[in-house]
Amino acid sequence: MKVVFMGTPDFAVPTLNALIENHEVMAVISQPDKPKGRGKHLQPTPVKMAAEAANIPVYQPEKIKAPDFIEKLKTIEADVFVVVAYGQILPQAVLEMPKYGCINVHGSLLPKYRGAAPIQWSIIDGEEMTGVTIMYMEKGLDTGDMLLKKEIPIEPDETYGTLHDKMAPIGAQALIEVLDMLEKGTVKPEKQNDALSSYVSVINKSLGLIDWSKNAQTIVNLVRGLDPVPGAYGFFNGEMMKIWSAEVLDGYDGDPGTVVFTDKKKGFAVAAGDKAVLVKQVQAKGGKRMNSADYMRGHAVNVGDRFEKE
RNA sequence: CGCGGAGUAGAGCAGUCUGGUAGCUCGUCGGGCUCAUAACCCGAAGGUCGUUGGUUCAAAUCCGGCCUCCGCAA
Repeated sequence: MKVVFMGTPDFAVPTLNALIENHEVMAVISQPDKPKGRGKHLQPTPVKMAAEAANIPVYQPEKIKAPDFIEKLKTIEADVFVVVAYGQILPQAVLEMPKYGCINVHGSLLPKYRGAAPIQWSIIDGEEMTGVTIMYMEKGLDTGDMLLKKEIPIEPDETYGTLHDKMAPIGAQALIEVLDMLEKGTVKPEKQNDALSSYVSVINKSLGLIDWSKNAQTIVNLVRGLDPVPGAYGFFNGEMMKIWSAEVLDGYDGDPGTVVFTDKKKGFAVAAGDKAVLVKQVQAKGGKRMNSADYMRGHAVNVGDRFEKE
């Protein structure tokens, strides 16, 4: 099929590559390059880099709903638009354009976790099962009819990073299957049950501030869901400390936020609302991510030290 | 040129302001103690102090360039 692909971050790249292998990708649309990192240098999006590597024309409209860009899209005469984490809302004129419609790859088992950050939230919420859903796009946010679902279990030590990397290729494969079904006319669109739906918000950094009065498992889930970006954190001895890896430690409790256990090999543990959180990997101001045991060789961490909220 | 922090033994850090060739904790290796040990005691190895110029009798330490890493902000 003749495909126009719309996507921006790493998550979309495996799908793009699968399309390049199996179909005819006419054009790729990605968000404009933006100044990123310390320098303020323009950084191409991962999708753009993948497209250029395959010599596919890339368009990066500031607003995809701009009339002249919509005209441009029409001239490509694609059979289907595939959208994976593009970052802009498609106007009705675009949704109606291709004959097979607009197909989206979403990182959850819809109708749960509609919205921008389903992978992170499914971990933060402590879910044990998630998946990808391939669906038709319509006006509403992630409300279109579902075409195919693939379930993926969430392991107890799963992080956003590991789940993301696991999910992206599965989504790519599922999408190829769906395009195949579309061509053969064997798709069976399934309506979403709005009564069971839930929406999740965008992840922002302040979400990572740990509330130690929460249950230990809740805190561990937050740490997992925000690894490797943007990270859960607290303030330890007046400085921000990110916590990259943690697990529930039974048998200890105390005033939430207080260090209740130290071990030169295992690291240290902090009391939560119930039980304690064994902190396994940290990152102090100006430093790199490291095992908490390594951190403790150069910095004193004593029982009774406290994490604060600011 | 967005703001700021950092690069010192395998790891994490101190020492830099007040120049005189380096120290702590842990790890490693050897020995000892012990029923035993991840515990304890004794000893040892291991660093051209990111790189490159400069100042100086002398630079980890002062000054300039470069490389790399990190936090914030986007």
